[in-house]
Amino acid sequence: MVRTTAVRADRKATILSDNARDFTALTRVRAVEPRLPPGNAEGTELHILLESMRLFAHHGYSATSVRHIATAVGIKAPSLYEYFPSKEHILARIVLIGHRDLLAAMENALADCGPDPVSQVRALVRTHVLSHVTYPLLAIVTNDELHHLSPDRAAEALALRERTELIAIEVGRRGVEQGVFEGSELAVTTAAIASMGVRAPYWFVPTPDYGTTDLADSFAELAIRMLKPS
Amino acid sequence: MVRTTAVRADRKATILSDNARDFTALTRVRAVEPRLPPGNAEGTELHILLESMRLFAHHGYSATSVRHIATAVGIKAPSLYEYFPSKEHILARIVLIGHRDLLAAMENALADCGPDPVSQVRALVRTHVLSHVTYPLLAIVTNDELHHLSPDRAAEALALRERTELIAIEVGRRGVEQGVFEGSELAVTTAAIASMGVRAPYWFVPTPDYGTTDLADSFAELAIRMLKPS
DNA sequence: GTCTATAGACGGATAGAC
DNA sequence: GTCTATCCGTCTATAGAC
Repeated sequence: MVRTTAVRADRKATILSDNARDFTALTRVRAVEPRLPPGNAEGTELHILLESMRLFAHHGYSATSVRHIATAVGIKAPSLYEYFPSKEHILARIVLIGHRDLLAAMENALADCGPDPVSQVRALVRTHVLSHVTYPLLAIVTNDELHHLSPDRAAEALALRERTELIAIEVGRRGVEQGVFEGSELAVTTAAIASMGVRAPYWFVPTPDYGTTDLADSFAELAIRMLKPS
Repeated sequence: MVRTTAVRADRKATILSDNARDFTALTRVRAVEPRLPPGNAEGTELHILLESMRLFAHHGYSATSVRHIATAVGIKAPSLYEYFPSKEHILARIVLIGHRDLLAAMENALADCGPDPVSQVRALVRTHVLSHVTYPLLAIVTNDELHHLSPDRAAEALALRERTELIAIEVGRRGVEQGVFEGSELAVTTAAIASMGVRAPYWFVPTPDYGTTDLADSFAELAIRMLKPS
């Protein structure tokens, strides 16, 4: 392929849209107010986490520079280093919050629930979906940007993820034991149910007529249909 | 109900095939041989597309440099520009291939199918899942890296995506009309079914006992259960 | 705690030899 | 069609003034 002057113009357009990308760039998710579960930070530190989460969710970790974050917060880049020792530490913190929040929510849901596997699946799926669509930017960063962490820094989050998975697996296993759920496809069905919640932050927009709890109820119902023998 | 984990998959293989990149990096997906649907390119051009797709899938578009791509191909960076005018053009090409392949497969599936909405959903879901797990790296780049394209270059792919979605919506609508599917939650259920296939490339590993067609069959069965009134 | 200035590596892309 | 050499901008992070 031959190089032409059009290539140069092309690059210029790219640079321009990078500098002003909030106006022209595509994003992975609709614009929503960035929120984090309460109790995780406050003041400028919280502000940095919120804007980082928003930028990471929309453009990805690698495409987001510390200058972008600083500008969004309203400070200069070196000031960020008063709060976090590196850009990777910011991501690590967000990813950890996301995994902790989901695990705690799942554990609480199961604790507030009877021993019936059907009720337990309903509670877990509802909680899983609600967690993802209540904090959509957090869910997206937690799932999609984790791999930018060094293995050391990812390890803690991955351990939490494993515990969350175990909760789901154990409930499914007990349902099969009791003859309520189909056993032959349990692993695949569990993965399918998880996928529904994981993808929800990318497309779901709550409306007055159909909010986050409605989606959670619908998905819980779907999960039961998927698990029961037909 | 779980965020599926493909992060730790086969790290040694990833290291070896990743050409001196930071050899501790996590990846989003297990290491698999990069493949594209036939007929899209050949020779060095194909080689560039394959290695770019692999690197974009594992590390993301922004974290992959033209030097990484060139090294993986076995040439120097400036030589890439004989084949593609920019890094973004490489991504655009991959994303377009991904969207074209899925749309063509869905159209063919529907064409080879009777008018019964249940058979049609089975065929469409089977095809959707098969397309995603047959070309997992292509599916991941197509879905997750699209937003790095300028709106102009993304437009063609997004138009194809819309046509693919319309096929699914139309089949669902006809099923509701005929009283076979539940109408009240059709949009949400359709999104949930699509999510199952979209996430599959991240976690599914075919084995001799349970291959890609087995997953496609299982997911098709799940989709029918989800759509039918209970 | 915030700034300006800057180090030093790396980014995409181009020129021009062969 | 592949290379070496290079441009120039951006990157993360640090030094040091206030």
